[in-house]
Amino acid sequence: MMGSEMQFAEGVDVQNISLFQDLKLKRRRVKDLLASVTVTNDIVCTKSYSEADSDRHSDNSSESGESGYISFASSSSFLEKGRKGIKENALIKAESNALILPPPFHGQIEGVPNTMHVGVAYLGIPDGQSGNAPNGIQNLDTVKMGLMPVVTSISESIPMNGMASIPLSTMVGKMGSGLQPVFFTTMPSGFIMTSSGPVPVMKSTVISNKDIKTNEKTQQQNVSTPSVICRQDSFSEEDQQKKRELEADFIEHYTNGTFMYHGHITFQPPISTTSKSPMVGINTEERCQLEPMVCAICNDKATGLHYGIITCEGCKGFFKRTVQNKRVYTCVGSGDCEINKVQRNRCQFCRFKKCLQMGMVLAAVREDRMPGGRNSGAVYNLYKVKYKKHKRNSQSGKVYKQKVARIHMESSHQMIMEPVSSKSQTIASFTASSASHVPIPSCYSGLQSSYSQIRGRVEKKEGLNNNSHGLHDSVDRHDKERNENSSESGIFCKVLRELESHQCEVPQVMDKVFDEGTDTKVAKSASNHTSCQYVNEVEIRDSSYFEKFVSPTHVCLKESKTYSVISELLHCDSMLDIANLHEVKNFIGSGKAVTEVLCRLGDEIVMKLVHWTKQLPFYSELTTDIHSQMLSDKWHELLLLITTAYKAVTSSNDMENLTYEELYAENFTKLQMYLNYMFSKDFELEQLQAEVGETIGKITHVMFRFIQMHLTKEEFACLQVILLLNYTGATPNKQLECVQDRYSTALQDFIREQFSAEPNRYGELLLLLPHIQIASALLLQNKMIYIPFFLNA
DNA sequence: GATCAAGGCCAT
DNA sequence: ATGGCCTTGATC
Repeated sequence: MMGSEMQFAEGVDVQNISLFQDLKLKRRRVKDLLASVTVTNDIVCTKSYSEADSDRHSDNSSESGESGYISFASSSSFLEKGRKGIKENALIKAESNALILPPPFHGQIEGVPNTMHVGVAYLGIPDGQSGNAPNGIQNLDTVKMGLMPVVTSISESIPMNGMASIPLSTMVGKMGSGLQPVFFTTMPSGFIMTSSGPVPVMKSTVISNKDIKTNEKTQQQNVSTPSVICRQDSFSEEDQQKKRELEADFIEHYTNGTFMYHGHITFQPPISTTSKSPMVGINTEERCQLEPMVCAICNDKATGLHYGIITCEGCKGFFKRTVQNKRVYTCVGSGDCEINKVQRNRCQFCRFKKCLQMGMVLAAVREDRMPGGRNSGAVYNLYKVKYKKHKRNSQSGKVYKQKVARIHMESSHQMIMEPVSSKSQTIASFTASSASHVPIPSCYSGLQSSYSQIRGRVEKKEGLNNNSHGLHDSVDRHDKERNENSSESGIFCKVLRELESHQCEVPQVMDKVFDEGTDTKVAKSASNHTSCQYVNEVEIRDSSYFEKFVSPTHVCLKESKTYSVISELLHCDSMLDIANLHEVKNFIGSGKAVTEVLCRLGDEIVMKLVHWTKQLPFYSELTTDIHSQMLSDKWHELLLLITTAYKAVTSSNDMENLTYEELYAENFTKLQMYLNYMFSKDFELEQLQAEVGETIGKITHVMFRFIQMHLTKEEFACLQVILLLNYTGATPNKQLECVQDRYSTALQDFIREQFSAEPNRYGELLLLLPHIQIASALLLQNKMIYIPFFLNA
């Protein structure tokens, strides 16, 4: 059982990476976090997610608590369980200064081979032992190669051909000059998987080296990344080379043992009907209706989409088990075994290879083993695997349906996800490419139409009619595209509709709200306002909306002091921390993979949001369920609110003269710089403009308005809560409504007091929230949610 | 409530 | 280890 602690200072527990990687946070996961995070003054600690998860799942047979997790961290164990007498979980850990053996030693040992060597081989003879081979070292005929087995823990099970077992620790320090250690295991039938190269050519073997990594230590020792040595049978060297090139990416994934997904080649999946189907002249759709689904891997009867493609139950289970248990297979043939229904179990290596080639998505196998639900499209989009939804025809109550799924890949032979170093990386290969056709959540539609009317009035007054950057254009477009009978349950909708329907300004003549005598700047001008005048106004209007969201006399607030409500919020852990992620700068240039960096940043943000949520004054007033629902729905909106508000809240007045264009340019340049860093590529201005220009425009618009309006930290604190509480998914909940009222009223009262010259301010601030919602929805759906990280940096 | 795609169970 | 069937839970 792993129990690593989460420490904010050090980023996020790797076990939690999936939280952000999934992009759409799962409520239950957030709920777990909410339950596990304890807030004590400044210290936040939690159970590791894996532990929390284990508590929930009864099948806890996983090795070291790792099974089922695609960990971004490399494991210190290098030999996992084999079978038939090989001790499970035979971990051989190097001592502190010892060599850490890389992945091949993660490999599952298939059967007990007649001769099997697991060990360290090196060229030459260890220092001080020249000419006098020590026990356990063999000299091979073809090369001067010593073998030093290190698998003492399984030596009983494996005939070592006379080699003595020598603990790894004895090897350490013996890697003197001139030695070129290679780590390998030999597999049955002449196959060797090795972690390093160059490797001397052994009898009947051909060595494939790839990707010489330039780790200082390994470079010194001339050790490179995992390689696969395949037996050469009837293949020419040229054929082998071709084959290796084709499979390079697969092998990269396959042998690196940590199961960190680097990418793979996907072929255009076969349209199962094309070669065999007699249905000439039948259009695709009809054909789809008539033919049974077949497994893209083995042609067996498919049961639906599994991990991104149509497969049978067998291949689904096989893929799941392989990924969950981090199995590594070898092929006793030449790595191109045919996979069909009859033969699929003959070669796991080739079966799994085909799974990857056909586009099965590793990330769709959940690290947390959470059952149920569906993976968000993000999981698949991340790997650019697209598929059309296929409607199934029900037949005799059976699951098996009569439609061939069409799996749509971006293109054949496409790198699904490339290593950081790849120069061919585009933003869109990590993000999604198209910003168009972004469905805006239905809950926005009501407020869109209402606020667009108010907008004209507001903009006319404020001279803000800059629609050259697409925000208003798109808003108007969305207005047209959407029908009117949409959800109107959002707090914005209610307030805005009320404002509209009454053609009113936010009441201006309000008396002072705050008690006198308090020592704050705000409270100094406060009074014992009970707002009789206002109450009357509300009563006359007889509006339930207004009563609920605008009236300061709502039962929850009747006797409270507005400022104390806001003050409580200000005492929460400042969310602005998120806007200033020191981690961004630390990670950039750290050599870590882009995905890892972004996931860590994302997880850090998620955890800060969880932390913040738990500190909220009303946390105990609502159930954890509601909190987790709100947080999983709103986290990306909160992130963008923080990003857009940061400058306004923290900067002095010297920002005042900043024009929209200057702010846009600043954001754009910053983003370009970080993207160049992160993706090790110089993005062209035009490319960036095309891909993120509109989005940056939207973000800049809100940022610009906040700066112009001199958004205060009090308002910001309220907006955060209002945004969070603008959760429309729950069934009507009086407690939730009560809390919603409290903070919308508090903000309104605060503004009335502090900005009496700006009667529209409250409405204007609320009007910016839909913009944030739309922009963050765009970011999320286009897989660009990391953009705020950079704008904050 | 139905659907669908995850994970789990367990006979083989 | 496999794969058919079941349960689960997010989404439609």
